[in-house]
Amino acid sequence: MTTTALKARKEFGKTLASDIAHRLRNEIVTCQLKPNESLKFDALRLSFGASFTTLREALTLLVAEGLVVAEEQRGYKVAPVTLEDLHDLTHARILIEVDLMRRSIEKGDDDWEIRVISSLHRLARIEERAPEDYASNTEWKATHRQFHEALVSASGSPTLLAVRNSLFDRAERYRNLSAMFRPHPRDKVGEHRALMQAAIGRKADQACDLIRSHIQTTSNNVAKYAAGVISAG
Amino acid sequence: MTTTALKARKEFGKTLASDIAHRLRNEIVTCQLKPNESLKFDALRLSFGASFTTLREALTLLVAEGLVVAEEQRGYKVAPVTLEDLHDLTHARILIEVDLMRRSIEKGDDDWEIRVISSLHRLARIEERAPEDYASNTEWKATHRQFHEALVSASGSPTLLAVRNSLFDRAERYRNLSAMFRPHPRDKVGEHRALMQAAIGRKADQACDLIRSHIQTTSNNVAKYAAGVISAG
DNA sequence: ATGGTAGATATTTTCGAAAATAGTTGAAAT
DNA sequence: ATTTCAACTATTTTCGAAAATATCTACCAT
Repeated sequence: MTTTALKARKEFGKTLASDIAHRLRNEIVTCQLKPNESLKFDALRLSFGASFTTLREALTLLVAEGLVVAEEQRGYKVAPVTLEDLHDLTHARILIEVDLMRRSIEKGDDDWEIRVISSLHRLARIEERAPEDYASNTEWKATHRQFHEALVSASGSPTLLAVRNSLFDRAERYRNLSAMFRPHPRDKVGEHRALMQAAIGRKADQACDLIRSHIQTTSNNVAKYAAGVISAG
Repeated sequence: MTTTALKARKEFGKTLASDIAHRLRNEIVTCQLKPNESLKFDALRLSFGASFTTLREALTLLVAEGLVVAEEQRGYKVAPVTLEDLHDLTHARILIEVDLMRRSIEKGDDDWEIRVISSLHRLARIEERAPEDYASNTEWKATHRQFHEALVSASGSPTLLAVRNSLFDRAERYRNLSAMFRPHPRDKVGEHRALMQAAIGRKADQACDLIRSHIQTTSNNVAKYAAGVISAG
């Protein structure tokens, strides 16, 4: 009853499988589990303390999100990273995020404005406290995610929002990868503030242009700094 | 050794779970399994002849595709159909399909043209043979799917194509639902032919307009004829 | 040496039982 | 009649063993 190290423990989701999916997702996005790394059941069982079938269910979830690939009868592995995939991903993100942004600006109410403003404020504070390496800060990453989520949260499109979330995770993995090699993070606080102002000011065209170039330049930076570790595709 | 009725049999995918997902998907899309119907494991085990965990994996897959919803600790059920969901779905489909169409027209090579032309030809032949009720014809449905898939198949975007496929399934369920109540299917052969001609003729703007209105009017028809069986949302 | 095959090993996939959780029924108390 | 709570039933969720499949190794034939 006292051994908790190997025993699976629920923290997040209600079921063990969704909880393990959550933890696995995190390890993949942060590249603790490296691209192409094969996910053997014995090893996973050891580190997550769950049984074959529970792990299998968690992996199935991540396959659907594009973070894991299944080679039938030959197991699972962490999805590879390639330049081609990065381009594909970036294109899809821009298409969807721009649409969500425009409709969020149309429909956003007072609560939406508050969510956007307060998450940006929190983000700025974190950057003030640790101006050097905020991009590798776990708290910054979570808040950064919340800010972008807040921007599109009034769009009223559950389907596209769900897709957007998967794509955001996949993109964050690439960002983390490039952060390992990039000397210093570029100053993003300005971009985020401009985004907030355009959104709250209901300047839809401007906000869409900003989000488009925000995603595009981030992707370009990843391609530049992570080129070494990304396979040719 | 001779009893095959209850024994699970692989037909499609390599693993039993993906095969069962395929069969379940089909039953949901064709509304043999009705919206909101609860998917109890005992019943599924009986009709699919697989064990709890295998079924669970298949269901997890379908949850990711939006055809099944999971209520944690309280089982699975067929995703509900609502007017709100139909609108959301239609919006997402137009956004994605238009983008894929434009890029397919840009990049499409000779093989692409052949795929588009031959699938349209097959579709027209089926409609000739059974002009009355082709829309409830299984072969027509499969060919119709292939035609639309062919149109966007040269886009070179695995991510958006995967999303498109899920959305197509979800939309087909609504189409099947409305077909139960619609007196006679409207004549679609003209629309499909125009779509083909615009695509092959590399008239991108025109093709995008056509696909947009094709999806939109289909959705409007569904809303009109299936309003009775679709919950208010 | 090379290519192929049989046996042995490693790994994934599937199963049905056991544990955990939700839902239901019915008796006792107010 | 209504509420409460406890025992019971129904159902989902998790487990580890067993079956199926792939991979590796050693040996033989060419």
